[in-house]
Amino acid sequence: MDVGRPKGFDEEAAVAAAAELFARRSYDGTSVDDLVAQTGVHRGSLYKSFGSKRGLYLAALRHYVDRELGRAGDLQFLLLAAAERAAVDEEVASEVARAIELLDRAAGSEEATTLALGNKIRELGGGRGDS
Amino acid sequence: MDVGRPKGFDEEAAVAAAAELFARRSYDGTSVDDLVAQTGVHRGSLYKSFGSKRGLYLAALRHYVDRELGRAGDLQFLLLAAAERAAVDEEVASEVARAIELLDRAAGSEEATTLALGNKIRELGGGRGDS
DNA sequence: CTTATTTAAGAACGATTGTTCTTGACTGAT
DNA sequence: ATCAGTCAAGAACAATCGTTCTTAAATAAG
Repeated sequence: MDVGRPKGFDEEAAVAAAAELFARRSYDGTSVDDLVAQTGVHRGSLYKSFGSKRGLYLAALRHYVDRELGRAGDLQFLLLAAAERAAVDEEVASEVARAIELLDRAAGSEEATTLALGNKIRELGGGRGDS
Repeated sequence: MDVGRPKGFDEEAAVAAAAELFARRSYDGTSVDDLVAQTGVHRGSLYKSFGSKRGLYLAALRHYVDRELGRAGDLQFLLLAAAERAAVDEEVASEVARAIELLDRAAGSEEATTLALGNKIRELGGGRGDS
């Protein structure tokens, strides 16, 4: 096996780079051109691997929930996914639900998670520096 | 005074209609075509009155904060503005801050507001019905 | 070497984006 | 009736959107 030209990029690294972009700039705010630039992966290769922009977004969201949700207090991606996409994309909504369950479990109480989410929103109104 | 052809639409009604749309579909998710369709106001008239899509968005956000924030538990617009736009638009961030101050004052405690915001995010992962 | 198969590069696609321009309709004042 | 000023209707704008197509490069097997 292993026929054909070998892949010239690390799929997981590309997903991680995409996640960073989606978390900072939202789904609609991130263009495929942006994703190509940030990941360094060719457009066609991204489409071969992930099928669509939405496919890459879902991969990035899952990567984030699985790997980076515990770390630090960075809830930005989760917040954005919930507010921007959950209402119009069932799969996103279910990832959001899964993330919240994970946070509840990690925090011990549901109220701790709820407060953390609310505080994150509160922060977003605070000390600003444009992008 | 009052020279020229009279305006054929109610500016505040247009802002309210725009707010409804922005709250449901986000900023980037709402096109100017959508706004024209929903408000019934001509493109050129919207640009004359509000200058840009962003101008109409800010007017809609302010309308929402001033007039509809108290009502019911509808925090959708606020959440979306915070998560999607506050990080990239200073004026949006300051409106978000103002809204949160209003909520704090109305609720009596900061914690009540924070919990409400967190709970709204939590809801978004829950019972879904696509758009 | 050929053949089969997979990936990469880049141009190109139609569609939609936000915005503006052109033309004409309507009004109050001279 | 003419003028000046505001608004409306719709076409049109360049730019960007997400996606796909064409062609070449790279590998494994026969």
